[in-house]
Amino acid sequence: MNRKAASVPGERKRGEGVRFVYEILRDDIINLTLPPGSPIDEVQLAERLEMSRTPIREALVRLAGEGLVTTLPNRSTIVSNIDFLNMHAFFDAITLMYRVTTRLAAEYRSEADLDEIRARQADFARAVADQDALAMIASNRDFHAAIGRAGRNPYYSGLFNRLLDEGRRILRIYYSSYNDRMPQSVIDEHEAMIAAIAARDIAAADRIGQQHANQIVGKIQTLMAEDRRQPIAL
Amino acid sequence: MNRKAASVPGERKRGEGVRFVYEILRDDIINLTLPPGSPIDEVQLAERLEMSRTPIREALVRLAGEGLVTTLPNRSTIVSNIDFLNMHAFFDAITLMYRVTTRLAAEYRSEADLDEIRARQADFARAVADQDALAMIASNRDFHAAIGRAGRNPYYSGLFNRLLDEGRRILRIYYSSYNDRMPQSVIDEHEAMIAAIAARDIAAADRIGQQHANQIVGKIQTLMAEDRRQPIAL
DNA sequence: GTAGAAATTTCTGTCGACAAGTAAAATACA
DNA sequence: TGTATTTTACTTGTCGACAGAAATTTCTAC
Repeated sequence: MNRKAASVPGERKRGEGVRFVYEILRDDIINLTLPPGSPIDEVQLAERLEMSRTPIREALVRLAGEGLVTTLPNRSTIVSNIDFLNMHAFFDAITLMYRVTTRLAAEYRSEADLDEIRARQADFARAVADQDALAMIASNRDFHAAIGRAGRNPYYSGLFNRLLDEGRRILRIYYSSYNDRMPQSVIDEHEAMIAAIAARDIAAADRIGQQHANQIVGKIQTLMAEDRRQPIAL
Repeated sequence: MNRKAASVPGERKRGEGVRFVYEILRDDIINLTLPPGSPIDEVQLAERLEMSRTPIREALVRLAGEGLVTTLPNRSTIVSNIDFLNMHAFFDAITLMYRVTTRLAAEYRSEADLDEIRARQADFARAVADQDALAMIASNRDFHAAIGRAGRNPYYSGLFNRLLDEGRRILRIYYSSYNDRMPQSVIDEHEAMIAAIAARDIAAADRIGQQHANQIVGKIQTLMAEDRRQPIAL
């Protein structure tokens, strides 16, 4: 019935079990390998990963804390649905976080941060050159996460990463429609963002962050309007 | 050695174990009943609460996700220290969240939200009248959390609640110095905040939120400058 | 008496098992 | 044949136990 992602049991050290399961599930959820609503069977997972249910349950608790899975008491845990009804809350929050993290990066970035940000942008440009939509989505996330780190505010970067992951799930649903002129303009905006951060120009960073958010949000809204296959989340 | 909070084993239903432990530990941490750096022994807790270690470990995973405890691999879990070095990140984030949540509450609040907010403000006023500093801190948190809920953005309210809890821990350290003219001005600002939210005046809500944050942050900074007993977190 | 090494203790991370609760299947009944 | 009820099967929530890793203590050598 349900095919599962690559499971490499291999050798694991003591104390890494939870992280191991957590990262596998997290990737599968964000990549939509486990689509929203999928039930997660603890026993089945335990057999496949060749470990006991205890570390798996602890990984699920962590995922539930981040909102990626929903625990139904005494029933199965499922991959959280994307809440299309409250999408405006998501747009509002991610727009603000784009602005704030870009501002703070301009203020507090180190040279090492800049190198890291530029490396992620290079990855993104490569994905665009290869016309690899999946890699675009992933490296775009990493680019902004690097900016979030450079801002040196764990409260913001924690929320921002959560929002970026959620955005990655949403974009994945529509990624097939991702082959128009969008990527080039995104690359240009990323470059402008890097320039503002490098120049420590806070006002410009804020403005470009806002502009970038508007572009992304507008794109998602367009895609949602064009394709209303699964806007119903129950 | 270490006195513990009220433990009422009593009767618990299946499926409530994790929440039970989570809430006890969370309250003890926020109230500083468990001060920063306290080790949390799973076996000891299991004996005191008359349950197995499994639900306790899952509660600890959840608390770790919220940053309230820190897990040292293969060693004890400890109550997270307050990071006095990066306090500016906290001030920055909570100031922004004060503004944003107050704005959104003015925009989206229902009548029921207003009633709830007013009830929490009444609790706060009562605590001030009683000169009960501990109750002030707790009810102040609840007041703002109610405003956060009224804004109807789970991303913001989640971060805001986390920041309010952290602020409660910080205030608790200095609560003995809390008996000057501060409370009355806070009450007045709360009333102005309620008025702006009731009138759906977004600009005023934003302005008062900023003002309130400045007041609170300034107060904490003053207290920190006056009392440098424990600014060292290791 | 002190420094280093070995042994002990203690606590975590993981495991397999059992019981409670829920959903599905089977049966009875109209 | 359709519906209500009992039975079955399955999944989770919890438990006690064991093994591995650190810290502590004890022992030994200088």
